[in-house]
Amino acid sequence: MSDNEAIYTTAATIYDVAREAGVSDATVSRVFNNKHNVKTTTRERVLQAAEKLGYVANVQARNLARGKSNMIGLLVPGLDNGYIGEIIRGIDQELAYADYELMLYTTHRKGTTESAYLQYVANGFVDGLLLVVPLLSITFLEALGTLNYAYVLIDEVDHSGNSFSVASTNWQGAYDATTYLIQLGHRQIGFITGMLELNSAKERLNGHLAALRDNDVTVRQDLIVDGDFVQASGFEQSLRLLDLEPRPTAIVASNDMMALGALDAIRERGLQIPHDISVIGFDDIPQASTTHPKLSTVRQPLEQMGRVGVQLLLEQLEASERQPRRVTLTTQLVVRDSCQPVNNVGDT
Amino acid sequence: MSDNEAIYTTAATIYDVAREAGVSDATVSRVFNNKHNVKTTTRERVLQAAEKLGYVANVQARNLARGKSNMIGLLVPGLDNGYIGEIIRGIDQELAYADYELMLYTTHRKGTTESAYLQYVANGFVDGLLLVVPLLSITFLEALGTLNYAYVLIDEVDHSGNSFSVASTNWQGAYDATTYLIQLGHRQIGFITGMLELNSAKERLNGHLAALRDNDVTVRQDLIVDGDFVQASGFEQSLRLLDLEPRPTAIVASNDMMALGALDAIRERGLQIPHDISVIGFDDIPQASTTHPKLSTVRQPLEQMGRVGVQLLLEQLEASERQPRRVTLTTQLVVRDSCQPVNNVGDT
DNA sequence: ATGAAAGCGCTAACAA
DNA sequence: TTGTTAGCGCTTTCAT
Repeated sequence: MSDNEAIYTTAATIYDVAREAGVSDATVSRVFNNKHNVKTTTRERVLQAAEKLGYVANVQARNLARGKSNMIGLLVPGLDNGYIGEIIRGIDQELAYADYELMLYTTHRKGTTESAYLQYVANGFVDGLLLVVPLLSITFLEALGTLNYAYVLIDEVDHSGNSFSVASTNWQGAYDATTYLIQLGHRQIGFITGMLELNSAKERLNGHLAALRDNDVTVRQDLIVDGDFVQASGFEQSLRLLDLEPRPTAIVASNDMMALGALDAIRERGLQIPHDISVIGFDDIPQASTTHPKLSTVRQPLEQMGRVGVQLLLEQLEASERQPRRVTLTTQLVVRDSCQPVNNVGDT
Repeated sequence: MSDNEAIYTTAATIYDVAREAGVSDATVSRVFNNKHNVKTTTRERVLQAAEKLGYVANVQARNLARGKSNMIGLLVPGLDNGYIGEIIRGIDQELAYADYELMLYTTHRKGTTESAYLQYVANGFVDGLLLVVPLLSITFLEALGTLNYAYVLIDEVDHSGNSFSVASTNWQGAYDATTYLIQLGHRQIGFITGMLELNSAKERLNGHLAALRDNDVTVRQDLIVDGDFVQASGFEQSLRLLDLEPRPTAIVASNDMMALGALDAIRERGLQIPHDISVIGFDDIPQASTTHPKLSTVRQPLEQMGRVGVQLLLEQLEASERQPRRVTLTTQLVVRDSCQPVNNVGDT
């Protein structure tokens, strides 16, 4: 074989380009980093040489030399609900602007403790971490504290003031949802909580309670049941609610996934939505508008939360000064078809 | 401040550990690479030193030295449906075993042509690429061909025999679905195709047609409408089907997302499922079992497809020899509540 | 079993 | 404007 016909496609390096263009490697580097101190003609030659050799920068090497990776990590348990999909859409958009890449870390990987895993992630390739909190186990958050690392919490408020975080008006959202039901005449309203270790979940519960009190609706403790933000718990806890006496005429779930579970549970009992019982969720995940009946819910701007999350993270990365910031976006009541005026008016 | 109190938490390097343990950097490297030629006591000391300093290997440097990244890329447009979530679960599991990381590339990033994007991805950090085909634009696949790069196609068969791919028995699955409907007495069966540029979509259509023919059901061309695997097209095309004369008594959608759209469309027309019209999907995404009525469908082993995809990719990466392999997994008819015997028997 | 030394491909002072 | 020279933190021969 002729020797100008390389068999190995060992990727061309910056040196190859330099030789081809008759310049030094540093110059090639400058060209590809868009430094302005390169003569136009030189730049041209370099670019041509690179083109000819099919040169593409080796990211590993660049990252090592620069001491940063231009990648950020997203820690999630799984991708199995629309909630995270929406958030990722926002994250990704914002990342694209800033020329960052996204590494996906799932928390259910075998055989590592949360903190070890976090350590690993942190010291690894990514410059910072985005945590979608409601899906994470609490231990993760605890481990985070011990880390000196750029991260931002998505969909959770950190009252300690130590973390960057983005969330929405949880209290107000829940308040609105419950008020809406009360206005429809409901008085026996079941409430399925999220994981109450999370502030966002607590705030939703508090918003609900406040709405009840502000409207002089008696708070029944048995109508407040513990969920954990996943569909199965929505299903189970709804079943419990439906067995209560008197039975609630409406259910508010602390997120849509649980609301979906509630819909199932209600049908399981042979009841009709919203005729027999109204249901309202929280989040407005894509599925909410494809259920039947379509789910009324409190919309969180998920995509925007993802975007803001990225902004907050880059803020930390780019500024040396990093005073934790917390941003709160507003929720919005989305009325669809899963709620209607209460049927049997009567009991207080 | 005392000088043994570092202010900067400049991550400990292999040298720091070496010094602390009183060995050379090479030895530390050996320990962390599980080479057997290290005395046990030395290993112990190194491990302790590392522990003490909180040492975690710098992946960038390791990758550069090793000439590989131990990351694989997953190319998807978005994460907004359960389909991809299932596949990712499988991918991630398998990756965890092999100690690889996952980079998420979304195709809807601004301002890059498909091929440019692929080039970038390919030459970038990842060792190989996983493509979830049904969600990708055709141009991506065409661009792939020009690349000398390890990749595997998920949920698509490559009849050219040039690509590693994993798919399921599309033809048989569609055949089963249609046969099932025919057995329920349906004769006017609408079919919503996927993107027919894809073999998987074509095979599903062919399976459907074969089932019709094998059962002596007349093929009506107007009952075959063009979808593209997304929910919206399922909705629109179903509307078209519902306006036909005579109206189909059943619809088979080439995937569940479109089946979801079909459910909506049918209700939009004031019809009942399955009473007035039966619907069957393909995939068995998580949502399929949470719709109401629950969607009957043809199950693809999505998670397993993800796992096998990774296996095929690592196979390429680890073996120098890489004879394209194609693996086909079996589908399974999942009967739930969206189909029932036809109402008005009679025609044909 | 361990250390020394070279190098992975790039960036970034510092000179020139 | 360009080249020279050190690294970035790790792996990997090759010696010892």
